[in-house]
Amino acid sequence: MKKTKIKRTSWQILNSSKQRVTNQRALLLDILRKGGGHLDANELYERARRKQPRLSLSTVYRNLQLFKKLGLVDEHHFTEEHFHYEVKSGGEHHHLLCLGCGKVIEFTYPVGYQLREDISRGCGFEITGVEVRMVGLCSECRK
Amino acid sequence: MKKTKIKRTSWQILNSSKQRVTNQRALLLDILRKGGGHLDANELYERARRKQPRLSLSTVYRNLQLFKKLGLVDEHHFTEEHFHYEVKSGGEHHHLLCLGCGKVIEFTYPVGYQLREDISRGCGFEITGVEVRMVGLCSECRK
DNA sequence: GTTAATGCAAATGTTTTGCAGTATA
DNA sequence: TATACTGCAAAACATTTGCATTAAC
Repeated sequence: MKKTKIKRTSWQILNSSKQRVTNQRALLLDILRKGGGHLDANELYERARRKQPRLSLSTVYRNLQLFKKLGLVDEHHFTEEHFHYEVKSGGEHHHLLCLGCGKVIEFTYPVGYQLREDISRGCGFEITGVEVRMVGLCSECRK
Repeated sequence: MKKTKIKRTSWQILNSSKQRVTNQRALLLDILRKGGGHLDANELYERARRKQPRLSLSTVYRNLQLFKKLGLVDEHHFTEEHFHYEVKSGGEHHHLLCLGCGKVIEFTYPVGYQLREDISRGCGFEITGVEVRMVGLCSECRK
């Protein structure tokens, strides 16, 4: 079985946590990576089935949970409908959702640190994550 | 039927949009208002049934959708489990979620405007909403 | 009296779980 | 070979919908 499809780092993470590197996992991670980051479970399933028609939806869900647990992907809830998953990209980034077409754009903005400081001091919280979400209309949908 | 339980503004909004002011709607809005803002559909249902045991869950869902449409409540997805609803409080405010106990704290922070400007210019988006979400551990859960 | 809103039950859609068979290490 | 992972089917769960009845206007 080919293992080249799954990046070394992911492979290492799976391996070092005693998780087996299966065909299905390699494929799912590959699709998530290529998918631009914002796929829901069903979309991931559809795409994966084009390559592995026997793959089941439960496998998709089980592995998304595993990837989440291992920190390989992040889960977002932009709309009321579905969860979206994206491969983690290290740096803190935020999201911009177009209400017209549903497109999600990532952006970085150095707001985290100052905000962290202020809020942390104000509420006694230990802050572990910050995310800014904005919604609006993209240039195309404004027409 | 008593209508005093439902604030004048909400009553006006319902009335002016040709929606009937029912017992159930008055009760639901009342509970949402008292609930500190962060209730999910089922919690709202449970509390409402203490006062109106015959009230049905579909009524809760139907009215939450109506309230959303009229702009009376906001919907948030903090965790993977449920949606949370809160009555709108006019001013832009953000949320802080404790990963230990699930507590949600609101805070205001003047980050919106500058961020709006910068991002709007950068992506050509027309920004209609901004929300900052932070997760962490509250002072009690840190012990 | 009209018509919108409700309660109930059934339908939908997504996510989870049990289990026997399969593939990885 | 041992056991973790998979596929399948069924279960669980939240949310929505159809329809006859009830209540607001």
